[in-house]
Amino acid sequence: MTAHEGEKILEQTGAAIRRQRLAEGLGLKELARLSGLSISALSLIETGKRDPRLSTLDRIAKSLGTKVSTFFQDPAVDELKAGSTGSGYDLSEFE
Amino acid sequence: MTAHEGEKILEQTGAAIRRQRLAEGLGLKELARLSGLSISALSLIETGKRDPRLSTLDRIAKSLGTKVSTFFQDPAVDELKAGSTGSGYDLSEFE
DNA sequence: CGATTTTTTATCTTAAAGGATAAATTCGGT
DNA sequence: ACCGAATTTATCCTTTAAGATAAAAAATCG
Repeated sequence: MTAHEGEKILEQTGAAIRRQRLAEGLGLKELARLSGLSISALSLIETGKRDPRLSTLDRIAKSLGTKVSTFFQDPAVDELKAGSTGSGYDLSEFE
Repeated sequence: MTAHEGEKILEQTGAAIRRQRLAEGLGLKELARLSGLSISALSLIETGKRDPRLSTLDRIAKSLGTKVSTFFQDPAVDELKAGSTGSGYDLSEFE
């Protein structure tokens, strides 16, 4: 990461990971044990201060019993979950 | 990545990136110019031989006019879209 | 086929991820 | 406020992502 790039996505993804972890009532220590990552690495990732590798995100996701995709808040998924309108989901357009 | 971990997700994500790039009729050269990544880095990522950072995935996604989440084909979403039985995936973990 | 273009692979260098550890800070509970 | 637990931050070390470049291999086209 070169100073400012990817800032938002690091923070957003870190926050999503933290939400999921807390939702499962886990501490960093437990997640560290489950994922094999260090507590400090997890802390940095969750606070958006580190730029994790894809395999790292995958290890975290698997440890939390979820998939990497859930860390990227996808409005379409929320709509689907809510059993929404049912009308066409246009997944080909983004913002 | 330590030998075998995250193997599948690297290949799957790389393939998704390649699909999206080709769908837009771009070559590695063009995507390299758009994203600021080198052609070799993109080739390695698309063929699942490199473990990209989150910010790298984000740069690629933005260059392709999409979001990182689209690189993770979410079976749950596909099933929901198709209105399937949902056999196999537990969506309650997303509530 | 031969020539051009695209993609892959290799090598080298720099910067950053991630582990280990410890210290500092913050948060809860009593 | 105190104490203990959880989290953050810092330092040191090893590994690896990513840039640059070149060369090899594949695909595309005449």
